[in-house]
Amino acid sequence: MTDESTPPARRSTRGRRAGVPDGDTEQRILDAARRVFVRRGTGGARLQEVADEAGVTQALVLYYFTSKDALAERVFLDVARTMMNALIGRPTSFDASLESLIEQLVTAYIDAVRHAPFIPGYLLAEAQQQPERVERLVGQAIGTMPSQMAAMMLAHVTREIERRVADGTMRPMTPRQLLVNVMALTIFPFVAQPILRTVMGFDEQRFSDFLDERRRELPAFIINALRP
Amino acid sequence: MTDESTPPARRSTRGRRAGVPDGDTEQRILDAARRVFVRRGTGGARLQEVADEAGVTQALVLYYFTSKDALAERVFLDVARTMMNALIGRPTSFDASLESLIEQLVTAYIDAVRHAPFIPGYLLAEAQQQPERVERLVGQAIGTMPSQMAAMMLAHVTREIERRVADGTMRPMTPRQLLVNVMALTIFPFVAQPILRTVMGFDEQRFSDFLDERRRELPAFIINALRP
DNA sequence: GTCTATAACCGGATAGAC
DNA sequence: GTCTATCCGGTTATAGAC
Repeated sequence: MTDESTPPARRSTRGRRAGVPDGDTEQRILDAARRVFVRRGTGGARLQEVADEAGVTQALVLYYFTSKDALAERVFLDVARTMMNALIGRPTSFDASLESLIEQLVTAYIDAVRHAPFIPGYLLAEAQQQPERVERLVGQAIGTMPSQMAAMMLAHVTREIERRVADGTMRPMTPRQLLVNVMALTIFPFVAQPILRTVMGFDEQRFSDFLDERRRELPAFIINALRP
Repeated sequence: MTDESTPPARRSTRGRRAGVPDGDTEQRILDAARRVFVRRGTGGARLQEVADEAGVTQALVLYYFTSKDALAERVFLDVARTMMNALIGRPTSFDASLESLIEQLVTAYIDAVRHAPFIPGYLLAEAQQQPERVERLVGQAIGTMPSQMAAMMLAHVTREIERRVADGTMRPMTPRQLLVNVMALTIFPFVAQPILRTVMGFDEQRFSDFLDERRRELPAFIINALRP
């Protein structure tokens, strides 16, 4: 998070926080862009705000990334990839039992977004308004490591389900529906956070408690639903 | 939907589709605004597009609604209220058994948004970026009929849960978590539609089949998860 | 590479005629 | 009530100095 609540005030000359290198300029701009785009949405993001947060001028942002649209694309791909890795990049996740797999997915996801709660909403909104970005993302991902792991995981889940349905220890359900259910139950509270908090009258702390409770109980809820 | 794919071309004078009254102008503008705001998001919406779709000039849009922000607020409240009514406005819904209540909620919701799939995403994104709008909405709703029905429903669900937990026919679960689960499972597929479709490689028809399957199986999934 | 200055472009808002 | 014309502000994008 790097306390970058830098006020609009321009800084004397190059380098914020004199002497702290803090990565090369391009990276600093990209980091700032990620924060700004995620919190404002692509449409609401302003290059000036990105520049301020990176400690450079707005012109320099375009020097490195040529156009707002190009920067938006870059940020989207970056954020989406980071998220994917956080979810399926963990080593142990894809040869475990169905139960522990579900538990791992749920807890990994909640932990990943808990302190960056705008990310799911950003990704979903962006996907809604720029579906081609999703297609490019998926297209590029094909064959890469995370994508192969996801495919293996899906295959594993499918086998597990078939086995259990066959021996009568699970209700019939397609892997697709199960995975969408898992995603829905974990992701939705973040996307709906502002509405839920208002309707329930929760402050940040109580909502956080609510998420803790969920993190604890969700795996059991799901696994329970699978019994025949 | 009213085939309003009107091209930017200006029409001769007043009234599109000569002779068709089609409701008064203000209403036509509001309808157009609802479509445009929902599909583009508030930030991405352009008054010119609203005007084109309503068959009037951009100036007239502002004549009726004074500012884009005012129009945005009006549209948000409108859409949110419509959605609420579709969900909890049905007469039978709040004295039924827990099972049939869940089934009614799920199917009513899926049927309501099925042919306007951008609505959930619009509402959630808007709530994220303008939380005060949600607060005003909730504030205004207090005491109204739909809000009273919602309160009754919540009370009913709470009683039902307590009864069942007490006699051992249900796992302990707070009504809050249950309701969030129901919402998550029904709403999420719509919000995530572009991503899901791309990742699964579904065209519109197959996605529609996927939703049918969900509509059929989701109630059982949820009810099943409640068993002790 | 980085800045300052400014052009070019929208989009929302206003004025005023009909 | 409705239109045309125009203003004004903000935002992206470019030119050019250092």
